[in-house]
Amino acid sequence: MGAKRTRGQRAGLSRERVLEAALGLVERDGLGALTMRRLAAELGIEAMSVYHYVPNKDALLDGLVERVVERAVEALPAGATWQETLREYAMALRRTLLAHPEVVPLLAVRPALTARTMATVEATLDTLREAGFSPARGLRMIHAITGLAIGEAAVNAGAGSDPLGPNAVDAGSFPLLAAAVQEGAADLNGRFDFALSALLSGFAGAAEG
Amino acid sequence: MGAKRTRGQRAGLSRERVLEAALGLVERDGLGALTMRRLAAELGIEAMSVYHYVPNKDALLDGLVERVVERAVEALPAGATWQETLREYAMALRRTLLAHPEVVPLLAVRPALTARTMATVEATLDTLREAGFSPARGLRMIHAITGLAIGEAAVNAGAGSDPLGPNAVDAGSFPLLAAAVQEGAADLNGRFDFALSALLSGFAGAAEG
DNA sequence: GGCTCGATTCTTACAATGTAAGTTTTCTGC
DNA sequence: GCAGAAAACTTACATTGTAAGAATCGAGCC
Repeated sequence: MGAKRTRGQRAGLSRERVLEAALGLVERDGLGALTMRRLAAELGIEAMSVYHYVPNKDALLDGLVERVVERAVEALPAGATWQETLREYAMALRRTLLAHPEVVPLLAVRPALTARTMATVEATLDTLREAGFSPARGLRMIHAITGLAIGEAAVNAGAGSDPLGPNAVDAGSFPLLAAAVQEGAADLNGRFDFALSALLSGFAGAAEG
Repeated sequence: MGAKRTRGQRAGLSRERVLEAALGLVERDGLGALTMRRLAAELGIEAMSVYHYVPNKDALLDGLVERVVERAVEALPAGATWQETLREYAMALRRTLLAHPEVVPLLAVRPALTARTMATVEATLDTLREAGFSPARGLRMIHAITGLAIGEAAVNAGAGSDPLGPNAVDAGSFPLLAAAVQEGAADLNGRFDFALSALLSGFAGAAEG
């Protein structure tokens, strides 16, 4: 909500602030609420003025993805061991996606590999090389971890972040599933930890790729 | 494109055929081409008539996801070993999602756990129990594999199924990444195989969950 | 001061979309 | 032949993205 201005008066905007407002709008009211008119209102301008900062709505969505993913991945310190480095990367990525569940469906449509994320990949590859992994092997490890984090975030976002509650499963029809859920196996954090640990220990032991 | 009829004449439709036509339209012309009017035209009826088979567009999209996922997961034979069972499940899921890349972004917004998919989960849990895994442990394994498959499919869909071609990376700025790509580490199938194998071998060795 | 020019903002307009409301036709069972 | 449900249609409207162009402002130069 910008201050009142008369026609033509500057609102002091920038692409950055437009993206920021868009992200805020999406977080508050959902992806469906992101319309050019509403976004403009949020910024205190008219709909068409948004087009001075963004060529069209698709580019706006691209900008959202870029902003979220880059923020997730930038400035990751190399951990003490390669396991810690990868674990930190995975958790940071998932944490960010869970904090912005609305952009996850966008991710599945836009490539997220920008120059800045490439830099992080390169740095991580270096850490892995020092641990004795070839670049090819390292890249596959990073791919696997990235896929896991994104998939887990997608499933969470799809489940509305409130997955199988203890009594959501009919114990008569699906006894094993019900028992597993009762034991807390569907807990979001726990199950991601489990998957991540399994993948990391699999990296250590798997055949050379 | 149904045959020409006069007003009120039956077109012989059903929810099934509507979903089928919608899926065909999406595959052919993309998600953006799926409008009620175009879908209706495809079926040889008027837009509003579609609402006799589907309450609204959101339900239509739900139906697409349901249809694709159920088809992916139904009737999976239990493999000889639990590894084979899980691998088959993962590959079937990914294969289907790659065949229908347009529904992947939808997946990230709608829960895909219907009664029919629950039955598959239950059956897989049974296979895993025979191999000595508790239901809780088994469910986590299934979750991990599902997340990996969906994530990998999402990344592929995002990259437009044509990921890092050999010369897409600047070898000057990112030498390790470029070398890895040159060696074929970005190959889609190879990298999924790698991740899947790592995860499976991690399941065998990881601490009890 | 006044003038010009580019940057920013606004106004108006339009085609496309989802769908509400109500109408007409056809088919089925009596 | 008739009643009523089922299936299709017509019309209408609010909302959306965005094209085209006009209006206003601020800065630099005279």
